Amino acid sequence: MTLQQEHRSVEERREQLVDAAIAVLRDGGISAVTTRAVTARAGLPHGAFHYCFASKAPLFRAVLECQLRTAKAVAFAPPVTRLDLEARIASGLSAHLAQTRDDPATAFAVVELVTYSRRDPDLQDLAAWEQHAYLDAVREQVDEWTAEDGIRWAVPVEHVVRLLIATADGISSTWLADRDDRAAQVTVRVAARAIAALADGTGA
Amino acid sequence: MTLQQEHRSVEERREQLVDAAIAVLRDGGISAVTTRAVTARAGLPHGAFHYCFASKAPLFRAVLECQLRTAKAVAFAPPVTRLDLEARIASGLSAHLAQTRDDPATAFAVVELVTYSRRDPDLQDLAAWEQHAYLDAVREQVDEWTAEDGIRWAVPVEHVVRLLIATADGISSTWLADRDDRAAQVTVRVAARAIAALADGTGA
DNA sequence: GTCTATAGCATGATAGAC
DNA sequence: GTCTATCATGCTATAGAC
Repeated sequence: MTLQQEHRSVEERREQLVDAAIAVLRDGGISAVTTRAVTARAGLPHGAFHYCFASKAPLFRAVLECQLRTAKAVAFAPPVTRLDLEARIASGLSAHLAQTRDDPATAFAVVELVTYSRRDPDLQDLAAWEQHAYLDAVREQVDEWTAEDGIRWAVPVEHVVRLLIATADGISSTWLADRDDRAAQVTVRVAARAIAALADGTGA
Repeated sequence: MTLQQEHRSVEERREQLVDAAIAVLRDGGISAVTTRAVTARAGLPHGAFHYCFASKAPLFRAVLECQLRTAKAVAFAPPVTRLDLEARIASGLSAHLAQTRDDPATAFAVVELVTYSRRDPDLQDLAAWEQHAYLDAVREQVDEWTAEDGIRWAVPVEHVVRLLIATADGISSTWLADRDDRAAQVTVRVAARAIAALADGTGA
């Protein structure tokens, strides 16, 4: 009497395993993500793993794709109402920080996974692709501000975008380490002030 | 006939193992750092491990202490000759970046280890301590500039320091991901310009 | 597709001769 | 202190019944 599991499409099973993998990753870190732990968390027998994924690498790939898509879509998003440049930048940096602060466990887990993926030859392309996509997304946002408010940057927009990303990453990762809300908040404001000063002043 | 190893003090053995652990970590990442790999790399039998370290945690602690001490001592160091504020900041950011660029493998390995240490209850204090020590070191540097050049910041020095660290971290970690020298260089200059604008202008 | 069982190997840690 | 041998465990992946 072997109490068969209900039949599901492979695609559905995969999602189930990806969700379970994220949960395991959040709770125990990258080293806790074993095929056994993932299947157990998903409520599936261990054997289920290998007819959904050929090995661990495709699973990690699926997890990263899923996380990076959803996570990065939100960042720097809110063009909300009309704001001056400094407030716009602060709001963008805050949005990025908020993503980390709202769910630190997941944010940290993603950092772990990205770090891991840089070691795995099968996953290296993902991290690179993600970075490129992110750069494009932020540039698009900044271009929007620039056009909308008639801002003239004293340096090429590309440079502003890179600085914004580096700053946002630095602030979020610092917060992830010290969990100091007020310090992060202050850094956001100071950074926004500094970066806004790179514009010629027409829009501010 | 068991070809005994020469006798060494435990302290010496420990150093030997720490060095080997760093080498293994650089080459293969955190998951490659096993007691066996470390002892093999050190040219010691596996059994040697456990009369030098009670378990893996003390080894990792020793490695982190060693790395963070040497690595962080250099950062933001060169007060060199008289420079204007913007050049000072650029030089500080460059020094931080150079550390990563001169030995990316080690820099990345340290990132991996710090990330790992945040999961291990036995090592969490280390990461926190390191961050605090780093903040103090940078503040000391900035205080020096400030006094020497008679700079008046438009915001508290503490905030400038935090922004500097977040920015330096962001720039280095971006470079670590894309290895784009020119982009990083440019970001350093742009960041320096932006941050220098936070001073009231007396020193520039 | 689904599941059990197991092969085959690597791990951290220890026991105990020297 | 030093080293060999081994234990107990956990891992990925696969074989094969259903």
